[in-house]
Amino acid sequence: MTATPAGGVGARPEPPHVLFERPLPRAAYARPADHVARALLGAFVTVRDGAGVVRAARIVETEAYLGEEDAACHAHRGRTRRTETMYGPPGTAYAYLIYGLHTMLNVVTAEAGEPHAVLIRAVEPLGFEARTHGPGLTARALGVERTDDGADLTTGRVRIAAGPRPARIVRGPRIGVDYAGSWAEAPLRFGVAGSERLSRRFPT
DNA sequence: ACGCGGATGCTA
DNA sequence: AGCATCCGCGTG
Repeated sequence: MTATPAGGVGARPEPPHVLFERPLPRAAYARPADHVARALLGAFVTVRDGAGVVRAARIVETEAYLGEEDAACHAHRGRTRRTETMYGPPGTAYAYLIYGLHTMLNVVTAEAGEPHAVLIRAVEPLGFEARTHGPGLTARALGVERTDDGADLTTGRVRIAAGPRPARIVRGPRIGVDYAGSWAEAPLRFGVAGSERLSRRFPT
């Protein structure tokens, strides 16, 4: 294990295929979603395509969904066909289609049976050009599709590797969950301060 | 069966 | 502010 950080200011990030071979252990996901959402900022999402080419991007914006209690969480109404994935083990991908056209990439967190998830809302592409300033754009840029739903993030074609911790993190209410009553205002959206890819400005 | 609306993004 | 576009989920 080298002491060189996998990215960050003044450091050259490891190539995507190297990051791909260093997935976070399952234990990294076995915590409440708000903890994981914060910890994933600065980490690298890696996706291997059919040809074996790996694409990597730095996570700069996330949102936490805190299980059945959380009125904004899909699992608020309990276990259904769609939310079944969220009840799986931590470190599972939760991918679904929204508004008929956008795929959302989430990671299941907390212990199995507790439907917590972290939505990857924005990333900074490493070594390729793409618009990634929102969850739909991010999944598209990475090549994540609904068929990735339920995949294991520690062994599958979609993985996350540790990255340098951001210097400063900002937080605020989640986007698009105004229907969730008091949960709509909960500061469960996290961002890397100053990133150009944030999907929206954070409250000052 | 049927109808509604959503963890978005683009255009006006 | 409005719309595309489709599937999951609640209701009948």
